[in-house]
Amino acid sequence: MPELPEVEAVVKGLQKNVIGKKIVSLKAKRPKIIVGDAEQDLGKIRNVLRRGKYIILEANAFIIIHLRMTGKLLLVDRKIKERKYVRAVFLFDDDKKLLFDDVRAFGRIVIKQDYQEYLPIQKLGPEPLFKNFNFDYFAKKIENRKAPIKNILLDQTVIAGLGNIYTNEILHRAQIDPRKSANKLKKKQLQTLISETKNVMKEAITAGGTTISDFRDLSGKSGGFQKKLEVYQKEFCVCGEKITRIKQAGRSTFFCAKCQK
DNA sequence: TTAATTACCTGAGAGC
DNA sequence: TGCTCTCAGGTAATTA
Repeated sequence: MPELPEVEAVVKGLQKNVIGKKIVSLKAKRPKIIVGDAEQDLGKIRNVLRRGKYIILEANAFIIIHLRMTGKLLLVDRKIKERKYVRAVFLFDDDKKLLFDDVRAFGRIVIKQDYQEYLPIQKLGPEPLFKNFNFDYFAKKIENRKAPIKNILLDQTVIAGLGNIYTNEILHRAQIDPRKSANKLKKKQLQTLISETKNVMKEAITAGGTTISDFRDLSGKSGGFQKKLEVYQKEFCVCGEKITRIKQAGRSTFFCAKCQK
């Protein structure tokens, strides 16, 4: 499931391989996958950006892609036969095509004249690795939030790009109980949480993301961060304690009741 | 305003 | 073998 580091790996691949290519056509293979006018002359891809978990292709219009759960972008030869989970196809003016492959069909492609007019992007919080994600910002943002800190970290309007895997890992490294109300965190815990968020993101980006079952980069390669996971889908903590598994915000939370307070 | 729940999706695996 | 049920989770919409 692509979170910020996985999306970053895809964006780097796109920057290297599709900038300068002209989009001849963009076709959806099933309804509702593409939102906006895909019939217009999209022209050449001038740049590829990332904001949170959104991939943004800058051409004559902005093509905003969200991979959601199982989405993948694969750059292949035009003659390659597409498997049944390909939901949309970008044809280029050379011998390549870009496949939007998504088993669960949750992913979306949105076309806008300006990506900044797209409301979900407007509402995104700061990037975790930017300077504006800092103690002052975060403390103010959560001062009245009673929801569990895990849920707050998943809130894209508070911080952009975190998903279930990394929030589990970040809270374990920061030794914070995921059930703890956000406004009950002590100053020191908040500082640790911010620095571990940045550390985990940096390490995961360097490793090319995390592959649990689906994630692949542009060339179909897996990430490497899954080897560094300490709690997500684990039986035991490094301290020897059995990992506790609960449900929060409809998702599985893994934590060590001994290390995380 | 905030928090919690549900719909959207389909493959994998468990249980019968 | 084949059926049903549950689970995986990011986001938007809905409800409390």
